[in-house]
Amino acid sequence: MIQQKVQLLKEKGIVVTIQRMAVLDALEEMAELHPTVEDLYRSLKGRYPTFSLATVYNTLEIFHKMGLVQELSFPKRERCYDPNTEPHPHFFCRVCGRVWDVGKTCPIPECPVLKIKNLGGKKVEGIQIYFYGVCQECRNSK
Amino acid sequence: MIQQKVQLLKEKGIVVTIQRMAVLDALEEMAELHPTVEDLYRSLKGRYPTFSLATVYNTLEIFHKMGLVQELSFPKRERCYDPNTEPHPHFFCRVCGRVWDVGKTCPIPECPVLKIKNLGGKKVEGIQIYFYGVCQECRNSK
DNA sequence: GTGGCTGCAAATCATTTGCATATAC
DNA sequence: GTATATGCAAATGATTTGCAGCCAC
Repeated sequence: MIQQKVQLLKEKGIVVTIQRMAVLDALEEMAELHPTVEDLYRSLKGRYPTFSLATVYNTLEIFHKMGLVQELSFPKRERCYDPNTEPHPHFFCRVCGRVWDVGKTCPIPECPVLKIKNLGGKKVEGIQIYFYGVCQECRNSK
Repeated sequence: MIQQKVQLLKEKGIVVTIQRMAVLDALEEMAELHPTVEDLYRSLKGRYPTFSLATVYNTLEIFHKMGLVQELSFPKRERCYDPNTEPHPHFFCRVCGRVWDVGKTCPIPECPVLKIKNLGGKKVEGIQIYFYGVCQECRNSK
């Protein structure tokens, strides 16, 4: 499985380093959480005490550019990452700040827009669908 | 038309001040641009030299909470605002940073997801569909 | 060997906060 | 008159940058 990751990075033309492998691992472990840079840094710093925050930023930037992760952005919240690069909607709870994948547990109608590659001359490289609101848990506990 | 705006704020239960009227005006004028806080502040500061940046932030926050504007968020870019509160997709050019409304000039398939109010217990209060890519102008000029 | 990464610290940028004064109602 | 908004400046928080030393290829 380490070999798989080495392979993956090489395919994408990304120089293989220990740090980049470690970020891949951390992303995989925390995928459900949709980790922020800080989440990843905290975890990586625990295992590798000299791990640098700048390296986390650099690594995620190159992973994103090379299509290994999706980058999610919400108002009033740090951005976060999803190693599942298949386009799919996300839900953001404005109370607890958590982010969920939408579509698996709560099915939604087909989204033909997710297939769009071109908008009247504008080249589409990525698409995000965001739902904002309050999750069940936060609705109950108020 | 000033009366209309006074009316609008009162209906929403927002205290009417000169600054808030001015922000409404500026938003309307710059709607196409999808102005950032800085865009609005620059324009307002020109007309009212003591206008405060914090007031722009405060005003937009309350306008957003009361449903007078949509708030748009993109990675590596200041957030920006759209006074058109009808849910509709946006396109963001990663080269020039401009934001467009999608749907008018470049028609897209119906998006049934824009009608969703509930996702398995999660209350949906807002929805955004974002397209990321490169606009025609930026594709040509490289 | 060399170009590309990493770690560290400092710098930058957007956004928020605290508080005294001013304004809406 | 009182609650609420404003302006200013300082604080915060996230992200970026510069650069010397290190590592992958």
